[in-house]
Amino acid sequence: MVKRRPHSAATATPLDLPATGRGSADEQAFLAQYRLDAFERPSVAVDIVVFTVIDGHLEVALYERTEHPDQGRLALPGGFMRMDESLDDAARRLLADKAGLTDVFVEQLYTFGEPGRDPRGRIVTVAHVALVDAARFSAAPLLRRLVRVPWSGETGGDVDVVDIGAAAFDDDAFDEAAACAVAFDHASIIGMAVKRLRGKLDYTPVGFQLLPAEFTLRQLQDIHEAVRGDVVNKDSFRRRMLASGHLEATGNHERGVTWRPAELYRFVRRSAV
Amino acid sequence: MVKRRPHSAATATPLDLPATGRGSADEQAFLAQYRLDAFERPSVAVDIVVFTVIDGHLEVALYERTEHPDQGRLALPGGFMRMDESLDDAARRLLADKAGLTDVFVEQLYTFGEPGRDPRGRIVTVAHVALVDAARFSAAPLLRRLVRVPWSGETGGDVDVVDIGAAAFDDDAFDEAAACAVAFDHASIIGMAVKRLRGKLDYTPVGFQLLPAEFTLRQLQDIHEAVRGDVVNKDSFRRRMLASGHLEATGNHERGVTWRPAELYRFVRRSAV
DNA sequence: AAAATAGTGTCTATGAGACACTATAGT
DNA sequence: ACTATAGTGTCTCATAGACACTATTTT
Repeated sequence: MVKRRPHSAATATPLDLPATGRGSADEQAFLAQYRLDAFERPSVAVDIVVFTVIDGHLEVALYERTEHPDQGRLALPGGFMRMDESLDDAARRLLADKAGLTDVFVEQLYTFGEPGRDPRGRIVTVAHVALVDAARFSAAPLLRRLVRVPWSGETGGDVDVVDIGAAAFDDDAFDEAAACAVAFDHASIIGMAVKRLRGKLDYTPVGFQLLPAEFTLRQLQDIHEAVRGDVVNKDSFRRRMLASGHLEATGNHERGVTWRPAELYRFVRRSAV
Repeated sequence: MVKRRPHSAATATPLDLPATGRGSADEQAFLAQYRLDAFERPSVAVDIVVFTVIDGHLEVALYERTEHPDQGRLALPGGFMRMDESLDDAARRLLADKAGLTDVFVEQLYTFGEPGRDPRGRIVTVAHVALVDAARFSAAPLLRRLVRVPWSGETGGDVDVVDIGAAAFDDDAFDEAAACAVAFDHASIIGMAVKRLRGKLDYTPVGFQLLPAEFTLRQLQDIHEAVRGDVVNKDSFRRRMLASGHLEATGNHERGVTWRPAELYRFVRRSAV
C-alpha cells in the first residue's frame, strides 16, 4: 500500500511524431477522404435555465411557445448549436439573443437525450444554468415564473413552475397555485438545475452571482434561503461568509431602510493560497 | 421577506388540451411537415472514463488507436450514439461492447464540444464515468494505465496517463515516468472525471462502486486515499463511514492475511429518513 | 515472543447553533 | 422613546484529528 501526497510537477509529454502520428501526411490523407456524415445524427440544442431570486423566491425565465410542438406551453430559452461555436459560446449567444443578457455566469448543467423527449425528432439538448441579479433579470424580455420545489434538500426530481400574477405574495397562494404547463422535459431540466444550484451553494461562491455588485449580508442570506427553500442560521451564516474570504467590506452602507442600515460588501475571488 | 420550509405536496398539473395543444390534430399536422434536418448538425459521441483502484492507485481503461486520427495514441472507449437509444443506454452499450462490462455504475460527466476537438469534423462527445472493482477491471480487454494528477484537491485540469509496466511499483518511478500520448482532448476529460470523483467521494456513496461486494474498512480507506491522492485520518474515517449508515457488518472476516483479519462489510443503500 | 494491523477509548481543537446583548437607523 | 434590524460576544454541542492502548492473527 502506497501513501502519497499531491503530485508536485507534471512531467512534459514527449512528442516524437512518427510517420503516421498526429499531423503526419498519412493522417492528412486519411482525413481528406473521411466521411463523418455517413452516419445518422441527432440535432444538438442548447437550453438555458436562467435563475434569479426576487423577494426571497427563486424565479426562472421562460417564454410561451407560439409554434408547435407544445404550443402555448412555457419553455426554456434555447436554440440549436451552430457548427462553428463551442457549447458555452452557443449558450452565451442564445442568452444574448433571447434574453438580452451578456456577461452573466453560465455553466453547463447536463445533457438530455431521451429518444422521445422532442416530438420533432431526435434532439439532444445540452442544458446550461445562468445566474443573474434581480434587476437585470427583470429587464429581460422573458416571462418570470416562480419555481416551486416539491422536494427538500438535494433529493432531485421535477419542479413546478407557478404564476401567482400581481397578487401580493402569500405563502398559501404560492403553495396552492396551479402549476403552469411546461413544454418538453423542461420541468425535469429546471429540477436538475435547482438540485445542482443547491449542491454548489455551500461549496462554491455561486450565490454572489445572484446579487448586484454590492450587497448586504442579509441579502446574501436571503439568496441562500431562497435557493435552499429553507431557513439558515443567521449567526453561523455570517461567520461562515466572512471567514470564506470571498467578501470584502466596502465601508458603504445601505440607504433608505427604516432600520439600522447594514454594511455593503463586495464579492472578491479568493486569493490563491 | 418570506421564510419557508420544504414544500409539502406537489400540485397536479391541470391538463386541458386545447385544439392546438399537445397531441392535437393541428400539432400532428405540423410535425408531419417539419424538417429537422434542414439544419447542419454535429455528430454526437459517447466516451466513457472507466476507473478502478488497484494497489492503492487510480487506474483508467484505455485502448491504443489503430486508425487515424491520432493513430497510436491512447483513447477512451466510446463511439457514436444511435438514434434509438438514450445517452445512458449508449454508454452502457459501448461499455459492454468495448470492455465487456455490464451492471456497473455509470454516470454522465460533461459534454465536450469545442469546434476543433476532433480533426474528423464537428463531434460533440457526452463523457461518462464508470466505476468498477479491480477484479472486473482487470478482466476487461482494455489497456490499464495509471492516472497521475498534477493538481491537488478539486483544482481541476488535465491529468497524465502513465505506464510503468510490470516493474515493481515505486513512487519515484511513478513520479518520473513519461506521460503517454493521449488522443484528442481525452486528457482533459479524464481530468474532469477525477475532479468529479473527488468531489462526490465525501458526499455520496460512490466509493463502494470501486470495491467488490464485501470489503474491509481498510480497503475502503485505500479507495478514498487513491482517489484523493492524499492520506486520510484512519480514526475519523472509520467513525464517519460507520456512522453514514451505508455499511453493514457481515460477521465474516478476511482470510489469508498475515495480520489480524479485519471484519468484512457490505454496502447498503441508506434507508429513507 | 515478535510483528503487523484491527479496533476502542479519550482528549482536544474547531465550527455550528443558540442566545443574550449592544448599536443605529427611521418614525 | 419605540421598533426593527445590524452586528458582537459567549456558551454549548457535535465532529474531526491525534494519540494511547488493547485485540488478534501469522511467523
